[in-house]
Amino acid sequence: MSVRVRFAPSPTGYLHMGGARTALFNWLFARHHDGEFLVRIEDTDLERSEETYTAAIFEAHEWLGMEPDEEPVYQHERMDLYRQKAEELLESGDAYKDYSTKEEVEEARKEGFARGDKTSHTRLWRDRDDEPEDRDFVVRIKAPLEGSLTIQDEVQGEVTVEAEELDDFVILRSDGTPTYNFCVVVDDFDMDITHVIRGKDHLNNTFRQKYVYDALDLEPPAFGHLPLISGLSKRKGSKSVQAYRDDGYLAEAIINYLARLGWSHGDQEIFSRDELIEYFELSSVSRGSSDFDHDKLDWVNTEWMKRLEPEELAGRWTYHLSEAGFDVDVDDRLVGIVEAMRERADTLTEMVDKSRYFFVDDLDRDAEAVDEWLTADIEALMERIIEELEALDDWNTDAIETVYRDLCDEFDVGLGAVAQPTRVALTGGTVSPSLFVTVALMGRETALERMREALAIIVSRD
RNA sequence: GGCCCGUUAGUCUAGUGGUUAGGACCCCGGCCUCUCACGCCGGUAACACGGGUUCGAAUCCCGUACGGGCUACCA
Repeated sequence: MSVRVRFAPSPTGYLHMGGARTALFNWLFARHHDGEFLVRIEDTDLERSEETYTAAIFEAHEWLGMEPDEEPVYQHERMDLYRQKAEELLESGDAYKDYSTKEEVEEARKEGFARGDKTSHTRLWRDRDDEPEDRDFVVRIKAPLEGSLTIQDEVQGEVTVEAEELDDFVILRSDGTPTYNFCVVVDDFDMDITHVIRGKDHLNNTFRQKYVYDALDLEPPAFGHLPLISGLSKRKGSKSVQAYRDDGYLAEAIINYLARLGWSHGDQEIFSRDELIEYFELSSVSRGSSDFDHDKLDWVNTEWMKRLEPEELAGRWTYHLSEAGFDVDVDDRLVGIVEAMRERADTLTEMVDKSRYFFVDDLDRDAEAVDEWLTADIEALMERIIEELEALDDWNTDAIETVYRDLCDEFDVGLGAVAQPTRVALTGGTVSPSLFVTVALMGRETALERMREALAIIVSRD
């Protein structure tokens, strides 16, 4: 049978980095094995589930390039199936109705713990068969009282738990809706899932689910529990995938970084999508949890900015430029700016910030920079530069460089003497790509206009 | 509290009984140089601790500590 995996988020929030990584590992596993990757929306908790989150989860998948191979499955549409399965369990005696009130359960639990019992003593109605009509009931699984369970986890290895540690958990709430540990089993089987790859926070649940498989007389799939990403706070990674996109991270970088968090392939750091698919193995997933490191993500992002075709990168950049109020099309100039700026920024948004002087109509110059570089002693030189630049037939980097080099010779000064004044003139500051590239990309009209402005400032300071 | 899982530098990791413990991010030097970057060269920094097993343990076993997860009519 071919490999079928699923990612099963509950739509109670946006897709964050932890969820995205779980989805990614499932997706990679499926692609690696030529199998199918499915998505199941776990929305049995009607109170907390929202459609906007469902939409956001799909949008995140699309952006990351991990779209499901089949139509998503929604648990809220399958309530009848769960009730039917629960009914089967009731009939076979593997589950029973519990008419206790929450208070009674709580009380029994407290007493049990006080006695030092291992399970939480929710077995009040396990051996009763009366059915009081004036009370609601939940349906509980009739878990084995003794013995032990062992699972062979594809990532964690062999894990064993004693039966006395597990209680009779609820599979159907008093309002008739099914609980997680129950529908997961029903759905995974119904969807022909062969490998359940999920966060390690579900490792213990696996044993409860094993009981359901046994009770339903179903063959369980293989399991692989991924180490959790620790230290995910609002500023460290629990931000939504879309927030990262808007902050200027490339999908390639997110995928690459996430893949390397808890998984490795020798010493390789940068992976293309195809390489990830080719190399991904559950056996090389680490078992310990890991910390999200924004510095490393930034580095990976820059690496990918340098690897994409400049035209492609420029295309993606226009979104962020537009967000900043600069509506531009992809043309030779924009591609040139991208080529000059991409190795100087960690993200696309940072690249916008550092490139503003290429797009603004009115340039603000840094007062200190003006003070230091637009000084009287370079007045004559600036005049000559403007003259020569005006006379240029072809406005290109080489020609501009020649103008500067020749003039430096003529005035017997180093390039440093004119580079910074020119930068202040054109960019308002002292930092930019190569001088000649910057002048060229600025465009003849804007460059000359700003040079004249700078000259005026110099003259006014005499 | 009980149970489960984990633990190589600040961080991500390689390592599967014998290595000067490797790579990457970060940080610090230097080179390149018109600024900033990129790039290149170099540097600081790790096997949690204690017992075993073994001729020999980062690697195997036990314990301790620390970290995480589960212990819901959440998923």
